Amino acid sequence: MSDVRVLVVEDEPLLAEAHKAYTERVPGFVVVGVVHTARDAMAALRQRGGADVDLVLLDFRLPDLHGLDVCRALRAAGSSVDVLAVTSARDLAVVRTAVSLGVTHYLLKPFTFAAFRDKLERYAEYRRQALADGEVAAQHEVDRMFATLRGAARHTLPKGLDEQTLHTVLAALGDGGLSATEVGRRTGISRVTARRYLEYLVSADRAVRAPRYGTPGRPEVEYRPV
Amino acid sequence: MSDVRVLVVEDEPLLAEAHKAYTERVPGFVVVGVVHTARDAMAALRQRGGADVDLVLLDFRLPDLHGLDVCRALRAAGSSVDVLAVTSARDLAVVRTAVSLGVTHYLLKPFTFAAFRDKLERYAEYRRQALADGEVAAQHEVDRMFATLRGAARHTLPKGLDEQTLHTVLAALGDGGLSATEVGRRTGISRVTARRYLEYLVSADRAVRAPRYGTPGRPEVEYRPV
DNA sequence: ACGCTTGCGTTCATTCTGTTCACCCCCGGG
DNA sequence: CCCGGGGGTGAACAGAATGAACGCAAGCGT
Repeated sequence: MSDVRVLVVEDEPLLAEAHKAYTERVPGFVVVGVVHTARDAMAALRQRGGADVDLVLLDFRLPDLHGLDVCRALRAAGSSVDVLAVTSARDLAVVRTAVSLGVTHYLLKPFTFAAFRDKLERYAEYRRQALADGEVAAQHEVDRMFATLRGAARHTLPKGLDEQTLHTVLAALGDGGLSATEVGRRTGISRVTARRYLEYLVSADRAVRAPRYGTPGRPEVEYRPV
Repeated sequence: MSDVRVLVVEDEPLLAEAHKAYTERVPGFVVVGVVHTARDAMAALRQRGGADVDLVLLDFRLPDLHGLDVCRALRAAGSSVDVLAVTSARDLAVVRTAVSLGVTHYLLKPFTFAAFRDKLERYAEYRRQALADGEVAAQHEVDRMFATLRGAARHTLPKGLDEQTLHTVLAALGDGGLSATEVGRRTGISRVTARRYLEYLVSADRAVRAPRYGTPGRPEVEYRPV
């Protein structure tokens, strides 16, 4: 099975490079282009006849057109290229419309590499199932394809850590700037446990630590997401 | 929440009636029209401005146009009406294209009522989450919406579980906030069995789990309905 | 410098979880 | 009537996740 060819569409140059780098960290994916406007995106897809791009990482906030309009134009032109929405737009109306236009998934900015990889790996798996030229025999095969693409996010935690607790800690952490003690107080979890999860987040590159000086006593350690 | 208004598109008159009857057997759904051609379908959707139809049950093999072309036309016209593909087309290429055009799901003919109801109920649940005018706070909320729409087909009561016991457990659970041990004590059922049923409820999205912190030792798990 | 003050980092007992496997009950066939 | 199988249950067990306790580390103030 050949690599998935990805077109990155993102107006902010730094982010565009970041998305490209992220994509290429996922095995089986290769970036075939980076563009910064809706016009360039549609030109790139038309020029190649759509045959050279399998997946578009599409930012929705573009300088010339909204990403949703790009999708609509693609569908109207008969393209069935797959689209992964990558955007900070949190409106449910936008999500609904994106779903109706067939985006494979919808990734909220800012995102962690883990979340990004999850979406890409799902897509790769869906593609493996869908790309065969054959036919499906039964409903459950179709069901499995749909579920692969859209099913709940999965990630494996090290032993001793619990999924639920991790979510609680992440929620309490919010925008960051909290010590383990503070996270513990907010969640009802003990400091020791809170710290355990915060340190895991650091080790998974999903949070960073920074000392908080200025007060007497040993400095506290602040945690901050991503 | 108002009913989901459904337009049935199916060229075979008997099947069209059957789909209508099936739809109306599912609570929360109402059929607002039955048409037999692509032309009539598009006319019905244009005439109502799309505002009166929430979901289209779309057969793909129509006398005048292919269902995929109907989808494309709808998207090109800016409609974001939701589409449930109902077809005997088993080509993976068709499935792929349908996904890219944003069909909510893909139901192979012939189908059982259970399979049909599953797809409709998923859609209703997705709609309940998506229709609020608010915004999503976090990635996992979006994930949950996508998973609701597309997740693995809902299973009936799995083997090893008993309807009677399930009711007992549900009754004992009450408003929730009980651990498996506590449910066991209340019902006279062993913790292991109580847990088996509670976990089933969680997997069927009829209950949620939350850890109970604060005491030393491994935390208990509280179950809470809905 | 030197202690003071405060929180960090770690260890380990504690408690409940998740799973396995033997049992029991019911049914259907020989 | 006895035997065999499959579904549903619970006793026992291995271990997973938490928090109390404690000693030490790291700035601050004098």
